[in-house]
Amino acid sequence: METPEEIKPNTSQATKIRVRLATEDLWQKFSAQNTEMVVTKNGRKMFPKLEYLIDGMEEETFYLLTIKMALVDNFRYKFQSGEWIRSGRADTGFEEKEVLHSDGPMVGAYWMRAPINFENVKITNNPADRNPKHLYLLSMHKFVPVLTIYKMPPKEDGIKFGQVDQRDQLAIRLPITEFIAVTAYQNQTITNLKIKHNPFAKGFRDGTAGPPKR
Amino acid sequence: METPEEIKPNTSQATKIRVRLATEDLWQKFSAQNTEMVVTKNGRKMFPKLEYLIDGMEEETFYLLTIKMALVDNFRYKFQSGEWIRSGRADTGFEEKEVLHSDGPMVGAYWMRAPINFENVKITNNPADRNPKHLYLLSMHKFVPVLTIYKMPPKEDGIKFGQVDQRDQLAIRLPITEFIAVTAYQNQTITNLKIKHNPFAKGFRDGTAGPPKR
DNA sequence: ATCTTTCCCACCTAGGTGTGAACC
DNA sequence: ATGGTTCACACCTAGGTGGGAAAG
Repeated sequence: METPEEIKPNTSQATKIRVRLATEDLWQKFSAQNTEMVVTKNGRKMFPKLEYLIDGMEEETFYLLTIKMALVDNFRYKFQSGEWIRSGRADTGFEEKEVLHSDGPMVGAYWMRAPINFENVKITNNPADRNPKHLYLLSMHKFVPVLTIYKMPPKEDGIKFGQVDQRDQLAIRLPITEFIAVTAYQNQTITNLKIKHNPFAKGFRDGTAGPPKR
Repeated sequence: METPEEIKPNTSQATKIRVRLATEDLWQKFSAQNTEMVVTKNGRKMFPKLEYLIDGMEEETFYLLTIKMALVDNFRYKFQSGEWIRSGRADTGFEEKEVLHSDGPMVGAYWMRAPINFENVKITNNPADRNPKHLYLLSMHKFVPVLTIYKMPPKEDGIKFGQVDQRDQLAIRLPITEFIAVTAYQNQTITNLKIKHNPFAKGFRDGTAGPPKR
C-alpha cells in the first residue's frame, strides 16, 4: 500500500482514503527500466493500465474520480547510449487536462468494490485533439498520472451533482506510474516487457507465433 | 426535427433546445413494425443505436446529459398471431435508473458538434446487475428512452460540478424510439431488419455468407 | 401444451500491438 | 547526418450478432 504523495488541505474523512495499484508488480517491472508510453496522433492506450484499488472511503458518500497527467519536471529528455538523459528545458504549451471517470458520481462502496480503471483514456501528441477522453502530452517529456478524488456533499432532491469543496479533494500521484512519452520506443528492454505482458502484442512473442513477415 | 414530448418547467434558454435522432430513417423502419430489443443477463447493446443530434444550446454553458428508460404504460405484452397484444398488468419491481453520458459535463458547443450516442449503455433483464452503465428492464414490457439535459450554473473555481436547478432540466422522449424488451425476437420482420442493418449480424445475411452450419 | 429464458456456437466487426521503412 | 514522427501492415484480443436446442 503506497502513501499518497500529495494531499491537499482536507477533511478528516478524506485523509483516511488509501490508494494502491491493482497491477503493482507489473508497474514495478517497467518502472525499474524507466517506463515509456507511446503517444500517437489518434490516441493510444496506456500499458500497463491505470487500475487503482481504493479503500477508506465512506460507504454511502458520493465521490467523483478524475485522472490527469502532470509534468514531473521542467526538462526535455533523450535516450542516448542506452539511458535517458536530460536534454534542455521542457517545451512550452502543455496544459493539464482532467478526465472524469466515466462511471460518474458513485458511492464509496462502489469505488472500493473493484479496481477502478481508466483504460478508456488515451494519450496523444496531437494538440488539436478535442476528444474529452484523450490527454495531450509532450513527447520526450516525463509525466506522472494524478488520480483525484472529489467528495460530494450529501445528495439532495433531483440529480446529485452538488458543489465540491476544495478541501474535499484528494490528489494522488504514485511515483511508480511515472513515464516518458515517446512516439517510438527507445529502450529495447521496455519493448520486450510490453510484448511479453500486453495481450495485444502477442503476435510479437517468440515461441507463440513467428515475427511478422514482409 | 421532432418536438420534445415532455418539457419540464424551464428557463427560456432551455426551451430553445431541440433534439432529433441521427438515424431517424432507420428507427422509422423498426418503429413501423413495433421495435423489439433483446435483453440478456450480461447486458445487450441496443440496435438501432441511440444517437441524438442537438441544437439550440448555449455555446459556452456546461450541460450534463443522461439517458433512462421509462415504462410507456402499465401493461404486459405478448406476441400472438403475428401481433403484439396486451396481456395483463405490468410486472412490479421496475425502477427508473439514470445513466450519465460518459463524456461528463461539456459545453453546448461540444454537444452540438456531433451526434451524441449512448452506445456504451446496455440493457439487461438481470435485476442484480449493478453495472452503472446497465439498465434493468422488464421483458415483454414497452419502454421509451428518455434523454435528459441538465444545464449547469456558471463555473466557479476548481472543478465544475455545480448544483443543477430543477428548472434547468429538459426531458426528451421520442415516440419513434419506443420498444418492447424481449429475450428472443418475436416478430420475424424485426429480426430481418436487425440482420439487414446491424453490421454485427452480417453473418446471417443471405448472399453475403451462408447461414451458420451446425 | 405453451410461452419465455438460457446457453453455446459460427461468424462477424472493431480496434489494440510493435514493426520497419519512409518521411521530415 | 541525426533524431524524432508517421504510416500501412500482419497479427492478435475483445466482444457484438441471431440461431437453435435445451431448459424452465
